[in-house]
Amino acid sequence: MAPVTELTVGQVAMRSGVAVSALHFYEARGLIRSHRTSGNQRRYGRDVLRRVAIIKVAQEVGISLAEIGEALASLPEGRTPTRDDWNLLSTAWRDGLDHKIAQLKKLRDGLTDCIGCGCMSIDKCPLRNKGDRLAREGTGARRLIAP
Amino acid sequence: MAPVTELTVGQVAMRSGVAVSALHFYEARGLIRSHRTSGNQRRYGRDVLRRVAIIKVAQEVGISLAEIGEALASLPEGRTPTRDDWNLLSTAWRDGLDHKIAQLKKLRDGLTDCIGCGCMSIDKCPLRNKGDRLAREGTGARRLIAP
DNA sequence: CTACAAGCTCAACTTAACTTGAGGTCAAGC
DNA sequence: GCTTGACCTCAAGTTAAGTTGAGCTTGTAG
Repeated sequence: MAPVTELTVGQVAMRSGVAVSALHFYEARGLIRSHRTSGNQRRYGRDVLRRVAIIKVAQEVGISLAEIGEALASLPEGRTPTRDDWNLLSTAWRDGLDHKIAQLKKLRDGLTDCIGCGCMSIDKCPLRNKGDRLAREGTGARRLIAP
Repeated sequence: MAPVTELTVGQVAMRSGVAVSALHFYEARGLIRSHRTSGNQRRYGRDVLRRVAIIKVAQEVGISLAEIGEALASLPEGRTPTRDDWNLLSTAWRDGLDHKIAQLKKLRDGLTDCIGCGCMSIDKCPLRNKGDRLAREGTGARRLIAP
């Protein structure tokens, strides 16, 4: 029982849960690849499901297609990714992911702390002083020239 | 020494780190509010800095302006938010934030695990079977009718 | 062999979130 | 009193990520 190696767009769409138009789009952007039948129809290798899965998860957490594309570019064409391939992709993202996780926690815990501290003492709020650096220099008039 | 209560757009822009045009935009979308001077210029209360800070952090983690707007709508106009106000906003977001954090970790740890397991045994990869539910029913031909 | 579901291409439309530009007003320093 | 920098409004442009539609081809089931 040989495995089915080739998938049509429709099959990939169904399995991955993304629209056919989106798959066309990803292909145009170089995120996935296909070869064509004699009748000019797309056929995908099974590795495309992996790629699409990664695209979806990455997108859900706010990584742009451009970034995803760059990362996926490090994966070999056609061949099933090896340990080293994943290693590359992973380390390329780890820092960004860690940063995002930290941001998310800051927001969640920031709000938590705001509740905890009642936010009457605004200075203790962890959400404070994000891009409001000048405010720390005191209240009142201040320079209008950028630092 | 009475505190400076009113801020111009330029001042808010400088302190919050967002462009003046973005502030206009947020105001048009109802995320922030201002009143006008006799000369039709915007003046903001200090609470606007809090709001913009929240907008920025929330956006950075992928929350849309629409959602942010909804959440901010629960904050009282003009008045400094009380503990209860923050409580509402926070609980409204907590679940979504927790979910996103989980997603992010899944991606980060998924990749880590892929390295750990070498991804040769594709079935063990935590990234697998995300929207590829059908694949678990076996390899090969399957129904073309949606579940 | 013929119907009709799937595919194909390409152009145009959509939404979000802003930015840019044109054309005109306000206010503080010299 | 005039110049200059900050503001104002409104319309149009921009980028990302797709979707929709028109018009035409493929391929499979009856």
